[in-house]
Amino acid sequence: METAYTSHTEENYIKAIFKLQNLTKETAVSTNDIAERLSTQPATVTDMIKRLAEKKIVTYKKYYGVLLTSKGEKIALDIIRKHRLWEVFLVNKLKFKWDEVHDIAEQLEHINSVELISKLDDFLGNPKVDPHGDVIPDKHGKMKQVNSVPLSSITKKQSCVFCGVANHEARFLQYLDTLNLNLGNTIQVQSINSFDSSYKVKINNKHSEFFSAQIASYILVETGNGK
Amino acid sequence: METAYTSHTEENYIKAIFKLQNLTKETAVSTNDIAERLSTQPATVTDMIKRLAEKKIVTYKKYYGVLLTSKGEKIALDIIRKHRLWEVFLVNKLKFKWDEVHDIAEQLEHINSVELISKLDDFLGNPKVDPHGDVIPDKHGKMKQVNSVPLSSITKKQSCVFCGVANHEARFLQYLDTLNLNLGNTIQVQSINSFDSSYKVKINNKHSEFFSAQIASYILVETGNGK
DNA sequence: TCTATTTTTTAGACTAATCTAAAAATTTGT
DNA sequence: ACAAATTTTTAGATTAGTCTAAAAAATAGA
Repeated sequence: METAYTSHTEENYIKAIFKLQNLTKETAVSTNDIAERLSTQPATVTDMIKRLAEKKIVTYKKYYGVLLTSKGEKIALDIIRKHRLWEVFLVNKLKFKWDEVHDIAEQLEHINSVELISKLDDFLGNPKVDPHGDVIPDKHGKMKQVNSVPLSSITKKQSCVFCGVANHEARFLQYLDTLNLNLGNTIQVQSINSFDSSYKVKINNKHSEFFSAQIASYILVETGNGK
Repeated sequence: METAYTSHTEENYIKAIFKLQNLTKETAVSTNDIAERLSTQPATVTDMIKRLAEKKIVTYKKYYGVLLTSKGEKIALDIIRKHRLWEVFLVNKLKFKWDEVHDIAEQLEHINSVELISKLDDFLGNPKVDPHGDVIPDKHGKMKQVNSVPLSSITKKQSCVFCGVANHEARFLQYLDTLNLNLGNTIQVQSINSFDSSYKVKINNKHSEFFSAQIASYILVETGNGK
């Protein structure tokens, strides 16, 4: 009894619920939040949620909210796996820029073929992260936890490695491009402004840059002294 | 005023009409034939055809039949281009076999991104034909005519090149695999049985094979003396 | 030609996914 | 605690795509 057929629309709801669930740690997800995320009406969400509950993809309590079942979570992780693998393909093979791939991957993630994803994974060299540093779930839906932190949480002069972004907007990604800042680059904190919490850093031991507190909160880094 | 949005379903009808139109040269396509090709009911086809006619994708005359407009033909050729490019990707890059790719390409052909197809085309080296030897329309919907003929139309001992198949069933393609017969191989006609029109041939100057008249009709070849 | 067969269309109904407007339940503020 | 505001659900309708059954048109046969 494998995961029954899910329509594109259902998959989009499942993904939205998954994202919201992992944002608002574990408390049930609200109808309004799903509606906003999917640019749809709350009434529509209520309808869809009832259908997903019938399929045992979510648990639903009226006026309270919704949570994915383990079956629903598995579907969500599979879609995310496909989305991120396709993003790797688009950037590494087709030479798209990292700010251009999201919408195309949103389409490709619904293609339904286990063999395709397995062969794509191999073709890409079984990547562990996507072009934005997000971890790619494995074929069983397991997602290795990473111990990255926002640059803004670093409180002393130290060296760290740029390993992800906490904001996926094209404008932000394009901004990082103008700085020549790429995943894997070393960021050396040179000074922290105690008034506005802005950062002066050196990238790859070469050029100096300035990050506002906001930008620093969107830049995820790994420090040597892992978890 | 570019090609307005077409749903997956509409695209499948457009493709079916295109294929039938090119099969039954130029006479209008019948409701029943479309229904059969899409495994749907004639009544459903009538409904859809009316919608396509409203969108100026087909011309439709009640009880007579349907034909694509130039707009409809352009859409069809674009879908076919996408289908065949994805097939090249699946076979050449992901190492699928030529009998395994059709269903996956049926899904991928509906992905909507001009940039994606343009970059995919470049990534694949701008192939002219797909893994079955079918010509890939260019980005303007132009499809270069090829002068291939079925092996069954060859009437004298001569050499030719295997360049396509007139039957895309997996079972037939797998059969050709067992013979180690691949696109580009030389087929040398050694004798033609005047009783049952079967062929004895030599492939790549190496091994001899026997083709029944039926199989010979499914094997497309190019002879040196192309027009 | 005129009846029988086949093809096509119409009519009416269903499902998935959506909407708006109104009702019901929950949460918030004082 | 209870009225006001917010959130959620229900009710009723719409659209795309599909179906079955019946009616209408076209084709074929004698």
